[in-house]
Amino acid sequence: MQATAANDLVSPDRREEVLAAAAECFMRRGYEATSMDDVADALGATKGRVYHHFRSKPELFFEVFRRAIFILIREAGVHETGPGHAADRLRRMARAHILCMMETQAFQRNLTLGVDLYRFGEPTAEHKATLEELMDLRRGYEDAFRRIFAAGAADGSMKALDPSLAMRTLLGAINWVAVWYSPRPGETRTHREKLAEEIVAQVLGGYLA
Amino acid sequence: MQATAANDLVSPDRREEVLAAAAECFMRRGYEATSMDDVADALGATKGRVYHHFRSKPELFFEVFRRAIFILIREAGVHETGPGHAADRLRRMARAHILCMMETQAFQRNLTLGVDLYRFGEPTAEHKATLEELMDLRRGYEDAFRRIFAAGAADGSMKALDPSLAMRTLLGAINWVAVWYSPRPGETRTHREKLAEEIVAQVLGGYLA
DNA sequence: GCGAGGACATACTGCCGAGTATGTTCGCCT
DNA sequence: AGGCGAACATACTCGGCAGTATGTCCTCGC
Repeated sequence: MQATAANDLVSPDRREEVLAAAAECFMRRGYEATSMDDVADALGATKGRVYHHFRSKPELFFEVFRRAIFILIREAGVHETGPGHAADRLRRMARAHILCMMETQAFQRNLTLGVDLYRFGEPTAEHKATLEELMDLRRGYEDAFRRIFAAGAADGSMKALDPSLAMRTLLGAINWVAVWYSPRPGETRTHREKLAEEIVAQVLGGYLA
Repeated sequence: MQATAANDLVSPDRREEVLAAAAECFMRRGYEATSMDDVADALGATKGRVYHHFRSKPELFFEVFRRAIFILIREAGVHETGPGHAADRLRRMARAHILCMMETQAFQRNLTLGVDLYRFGEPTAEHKATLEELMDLRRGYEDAFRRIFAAGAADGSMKALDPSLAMRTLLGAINWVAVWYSPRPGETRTHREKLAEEIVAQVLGGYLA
């Protein structure tokens, strides 16, 4: 064919390309509005390629979703354990979370999007199982924030608030970043970090002791 | 027929019922996934009824969207002008906004949902015009928050922050309520007000002087 | 008491999109 | 050197959904 022309060596991430394109499409048009052909077009390919790597449209979405959580856990979740008071650790978590929202926006928006699919959808038995698993992952990530709030109340670095409610208001504020943020042309990582700091400063004020 | 059996007098809000059913469906399954038959089923009727009141699916959604903003402006926006410092007025606005999220959840969730349709969709000329108008309404509502933040910096009741950024983090936190909130059985208005107060207390902390 | 129109229901059409079945090309192993 | 399987492309099927065309009932004005 024409596609594999100058393609070097093996390709362990040809699948990865499909995943990224899907995330982008799902973000732009939403899950239902995105056709498999759309994803293929975004790759300059045809459905054949997409279906070769993913069995169905739901499973493709699930993989996008899973990737989004893994990124969050790896980048932000790890800061739950670390030096300093609970407030310090929360600050690092929130900061990393916000940076994820900005730098892996396509994946992260589908994360917030997929929750509805869980709450109201009527999936098949197999899909329901994967959805449960993904929701558990998500819940696990949220629990890290709950624990931090509890720890903050304990070590005196933060106000004594309902951890679940505090988690929700905080995550609401910083998840929203993925909704309104769009990168300026020529924007640098440093600039994003500055912005993240600013957001953290505003948002955390209500929780600190 | 069978529908108009015990139906009293005139019906100025038969259309309203369709609108509410549509909001509910759009919230549950999302815009694209909702068929006109779904909306009709939710009413115990057929497409005929829906298409009698609304010309097309997009226009139906637009009306839901418009209603959502009108509610917000009427309930929360009005508190921009009022007694007290900017901080006090912001508090009342946020409180009312949160109550809207809880009590007209179906409409409000479509509000946050419709923005994507604007940013990435490819609507017809007529739809584009309506979308622009609706986005202006939304922007106008957001501007009220921007002005409050500016006023707060001026009258010393709040920190001097970037009004746009502050608006976004605040609205993120309180819009998110519509995502996670689901009413407890037997829940009363008083309980919701209590919850709203609690959220406001947490969220506003970062902005006050 | 009758014609007109509002408020739907019923019965269609046409298209679009998920999924499938079947090539086709290349690299690799033996 | 030939067969095999990965990695796609091409060409279909088939169901579902937006929109329409048409019929039906009830009510209100006259």
